[in-house]
Formats: sequence, structure tokens, C-alpha cells
Amino acid sequence: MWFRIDFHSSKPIYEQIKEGIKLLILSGRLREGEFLPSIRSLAEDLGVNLNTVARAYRELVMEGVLEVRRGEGYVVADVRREALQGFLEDALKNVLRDCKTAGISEERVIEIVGEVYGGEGGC
Amino acid sequence: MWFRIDFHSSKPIYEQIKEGIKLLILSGRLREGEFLPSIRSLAEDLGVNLNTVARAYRELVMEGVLEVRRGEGYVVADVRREALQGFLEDALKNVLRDCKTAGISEERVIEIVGEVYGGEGGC
Amino acid sequence: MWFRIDFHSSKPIYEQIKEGIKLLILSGRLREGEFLPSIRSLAEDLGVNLNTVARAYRELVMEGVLEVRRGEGYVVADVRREALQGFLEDALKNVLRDCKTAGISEERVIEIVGEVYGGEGGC
Amino acid sequence: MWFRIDFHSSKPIYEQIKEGIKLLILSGRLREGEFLPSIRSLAEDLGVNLNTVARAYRELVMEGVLEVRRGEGYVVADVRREALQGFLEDALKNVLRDCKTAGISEERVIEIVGEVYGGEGGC
DNA sequence: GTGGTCTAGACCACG
DNA sequence: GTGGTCTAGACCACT
Repeated sequence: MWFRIDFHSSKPIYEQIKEGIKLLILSGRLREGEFLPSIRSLAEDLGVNLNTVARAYRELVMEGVLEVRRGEGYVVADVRREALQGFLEDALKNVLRDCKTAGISEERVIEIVGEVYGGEGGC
Repeated sequence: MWFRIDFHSSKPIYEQIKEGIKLLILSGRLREGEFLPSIRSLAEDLGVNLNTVARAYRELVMEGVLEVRRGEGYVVADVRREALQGFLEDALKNVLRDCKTAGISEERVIEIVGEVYGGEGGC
Repeated sequence: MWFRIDFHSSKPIYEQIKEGIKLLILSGRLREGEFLPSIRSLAEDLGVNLNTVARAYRELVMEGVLEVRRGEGYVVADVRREALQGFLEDALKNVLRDCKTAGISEERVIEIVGEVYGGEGGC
Repeated sequence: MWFRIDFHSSKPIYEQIKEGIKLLILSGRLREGEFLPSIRSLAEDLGVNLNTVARAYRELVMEGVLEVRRGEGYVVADVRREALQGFLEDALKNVLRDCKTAGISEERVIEIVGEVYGGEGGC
């Protein structure tokens, strides 16, 4: 499949799945109207429980990211990318504020940005 | 007191306390050899249970951030700031990787960095 | 169950549990990948509180002895026996140093070793 | 002074003092009828609280290891060395049993005995 | 069902 | 006064 689950992380698996899907959408690898893998097949691919995937999909529906087509499956809804990006930018700002408070210099931060953006990418 | 607890956050209280203390140390508001508030008084100030604070302190001892002086209290250990900063830099890298995947441009990120570091600071 | 708790000992119960589990692993009665009893069931079997067992398990995870499978339980991690044996050898050295200081002869010590190893074994 | 206190140990300081004194007696560096340092001076030497030393002395009196001469101080009582040694031999046997259960070979144990007894001793 | 967190409150050990 | 441990019981999150 397209992303990995970290079974040792303290972050719940269903949240890892949700995040993974959001990132796939943001990065353009999943587009509006495309079908997602069935709950059953994704669960098998990731090696997790059916209910776990089901919950991730269900919550993404509630957030408006996915839509259910009964009897067919889940498709990517008509999401505004900016909305999703906003949540990432907020996260970034929070960490940056902590870095500033902690005395990490702006230069060092920009160095790190370079590392990440320069380096080969991707999840 | 010195920091706030978000009781609605999904992040456990004891972890919020750990993070808060690490940030206080990183920002220089808590220095090597200084005593932390007693478990009981911090618990009261934060409005949480004694055991919750105790767990945070205990784990910080295991991580080498604090030391126990038996019958006296907890003091800030002789920590290398770099070690603590590492934990923030890791958090930063994670968010940045997500931003990259999500298609947020490096320029936009640096713009945000500028906002945070330019603007007047601090938690 | 597999071991006994001495409620009168000055050694904390959660440490007795940790030690008991380490010894079960070292003696081969618990192997890599095997599940431990659930927190609740072990607590009931030992007649102690759930939190006490939980703490023992949690600390064993931090020491790399166990792993958590969320929603499933705790399993014995892929531990190097030597690592665990080290903790026993340290204990042995400490006692031996005291014996030496106390004027117990090396011959007497080896005699005792013979007694224990010769005699039919263990707990 | 004659022994060191490990302030980071989980073993209570007063127990470390008790053990230290017992070992001094067993090794012959403190003999029957000899005076121990006053509570006040030992506390200062060790850098611990008065009450801590007082408690150690008090318990050693209860165990028959020391005697109080009111107004003069504490002296080493008429102790049978064997009695004290017995408690060490018991401790040794316990650890050895664990070692055996854990699969540490008799050869390895004797090797360790050699290390400790061969090596320079003390403190 | 599993583990995880948290509370309220008790009691002990230490300095 | 300090920290340490433990209990009983609640509620939540995960699989």
C-alpha cells in the first residue's frame, strides 16, 4: 500500500491511517472522485483490524474528506486543499513557537527546513 | 503556575507536564540544580491528581532530565541542552515532512518561520 | 500463577512483578513472542491492583523486555538473554563484594556455590 | 570517613549506613568496645541528616550490634561474627538460586567469584 | 475483550 | 515537610 503504520507509535492506528490518506490527497496522489481501497483490502494490506480502517474512513467522512457510495465504496470528496493545508500550517507554527522559546535559532530552523526539502522526499 | 494543562487534549496530562517542564528548562526559566515544585503543590496548582504529577516527574528522572533528592524534592539535572533540543528538532522535522508531502512550498514554510521568529515571542 | 508476591517485603510489588517476569524469561518459561496474562487477570491472580501490574508491564516495555500490542496485550520482546543476565550478575557481584569485605573466604563461597548448583534446582 | 553513601541508590541512606557499619565490624576494622563516631560528626562527614544517622544507630542497637553508653556514645557490642555472616550467606544463596534458574552456568559464577576475590577489594 | 489514564484517598518511608 | 506505593474504581481508546 501507500503508507506505513507504526505499531509502536503512541498515535492510534486509525489516526495514522487518517493522516496517511489526507497526505495522499494533499500530495495529489489521490484525487477527487477516486475510489479508495475497500476497507477489507486496506486492512489486509496494512495488517490491521477491519474495525480500525472502518473507523478511519468513517471519521474522514464526518470531516468531509471522503464520501460513501453505498454498495460501491469510499471516494475522495470535493475537498478544498487549502483547508487541509491550514491544519498543517497551524501544527508547524506551534512547533516553531516551541523552538523559538527553547532557544533554537532561526538559522538552525532554516537549516532543518533545507535538510527536509532538499533531501529526497516522501512518506 | 508556569504552564497550562489542556484537559480536553488527547495528549495525556502527564505528558503535557513533561513537555511543559522540558520547555521551561530549554527556555532557561528552570536551571540546573533548581528545585521543582513539590509533587503535591504542582498537582494542586494544575488541578490534577498527585499521581499524575508523580508519574511525569518519575519519567523525567528516567530520561535523565530531573534528579530526586530523597526527602527534599526534585531538581533539574545536569542536562545537555542539545539533548533536549533534539526532541524539538525531531518534532519539527516530522511536521516539515508532512508539509512537504502535502505540497506546501519551501518558500511558504520559510515565510511562516519568519512570521513566528519575527513576531514578538514566547509562549 | 507463576510467581508469588511477598506483601511484607520492603521491595515494591511492581518490582517483584518485574523481577518475576524477567526470571520467567531467563529460565525459558516465557519465550519471545508469547503473550503475558492481561493486566487485569494477572492483577486478580496476584491479588494486587490493576495499576500495580500496569506499572510493572509499562516499565518492562521501557526496558525493552516487553512490547505492547495495542488492544491485544503484552508480548515478550526479542530480548538478548545476555542483557537480562547482566542484571543478575551485577547483583551477584554486589553480594560477593560484601562477602569478601566481611571476611568470608573464597573457599567458603565456592562451597556455597556448589551447594546451590549441586542441589536439585530452583524456585 | 570509612564508607560512601550512594545518594542515587534506591536503598535508604540509613540502611546503607547500617550495612557499612556491619561490614566494618565483620572486616575487623571496628572491634568490640570501640566507640563509633558521634551521630553529629558522622552525619557531617557523610553529608546526611542527623536523624538519618540516629536511626541507623538506633536500629543497630535493636539488632544487638551496638550498645549505647548514655552521655558517652555508641560502642560496638559483643557480636558473634558468625551471626552477621549468616545473613550474608543467605543473601548469596538467594542470588545464586536466581542465577541458576536463569541459566547462568556454575563455571560463569565461579569466574565472577574469581574476579571479585582476585581484584583489589574493599570500600 | 485489551491497555491507558486519571482520580481520591490512604499509608508508609525518608530527612 | 518530602517522595513512594498501593488501592478501588471510573472512564476512555483501541482492536
